[in-house]
Amino acid sequence: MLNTDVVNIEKAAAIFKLLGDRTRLTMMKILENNDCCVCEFVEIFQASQPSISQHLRKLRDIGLVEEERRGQWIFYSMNKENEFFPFVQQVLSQIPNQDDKLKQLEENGSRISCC
Amino acid sequence: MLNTDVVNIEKAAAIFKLLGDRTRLTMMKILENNDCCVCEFVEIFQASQPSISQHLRKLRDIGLVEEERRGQWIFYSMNKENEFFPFVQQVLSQIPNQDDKLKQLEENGSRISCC
DNA sequence: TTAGTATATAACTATTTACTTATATAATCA
DNA sequence: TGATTATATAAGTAAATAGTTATATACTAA
Repeated sequence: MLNTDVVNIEKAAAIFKLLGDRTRLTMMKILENNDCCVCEFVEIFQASQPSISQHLRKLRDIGLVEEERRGQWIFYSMNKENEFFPFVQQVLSQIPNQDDKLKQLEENGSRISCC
Repeated sequence: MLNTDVVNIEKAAAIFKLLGDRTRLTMMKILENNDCCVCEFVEIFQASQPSISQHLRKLRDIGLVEEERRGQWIFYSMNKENEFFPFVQQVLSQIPNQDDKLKQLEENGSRISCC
């Protein structure tokens, strides 16, 4: 239980605040294993595009994710260079995998709607 | 990194929401190693008594802490019987110890104000 | 039993948050 | 080029949150 990846408590609280939203927490779990574009999240969460973009913006502002444009789409991925990445990774490892949500998109063909 | 203490994502989000407040996160770190009464937290955080009580209430409602009356005082402690205790413990282990805040009280004599 | 201390809770207020609608930007494709 | 698609962002709104003040409850000690 000894841990060397000790992290500033103020920053930790800010990260937990972001992870304290079910949509964002699920996003982070999906991004653990997949790059995703905005429109996929829109499908997965059945939410509006601005709502999804705003969640992603918060995750990006604090450094947890990064974006990369690929043609028409912008893909989001975990920011593995972030100094808090090991902390976040350890936290997320305790939460069940959410890749089934992405699989469902693939199965009903929604994923190819963009990617 | 394999983890068997996998926890419902909805509940995990609710717990992170509570830990996403600096006061409550620090409280939880202190309670990791110490039982504490309300008046001590009032001193530590230089906050009002109702504000502290309301934070503790939220932590209790979700099952993270429990209370025990000892005479005039009510002591709070980690609820080790809670099904999410291993999860919370693992999460907290990544955050620096906050016992110095309690030590400061002892040093300037404030802790004995009640306990 | 009365006064004092510790705590909880209710009611109110200010701030923050998540979402909506509307619009702007940027890339693609006909 | 103009239309379409993907995304970001701004502005507004409703709900949630954290704090305040006021008051109630419970224990202790004189």
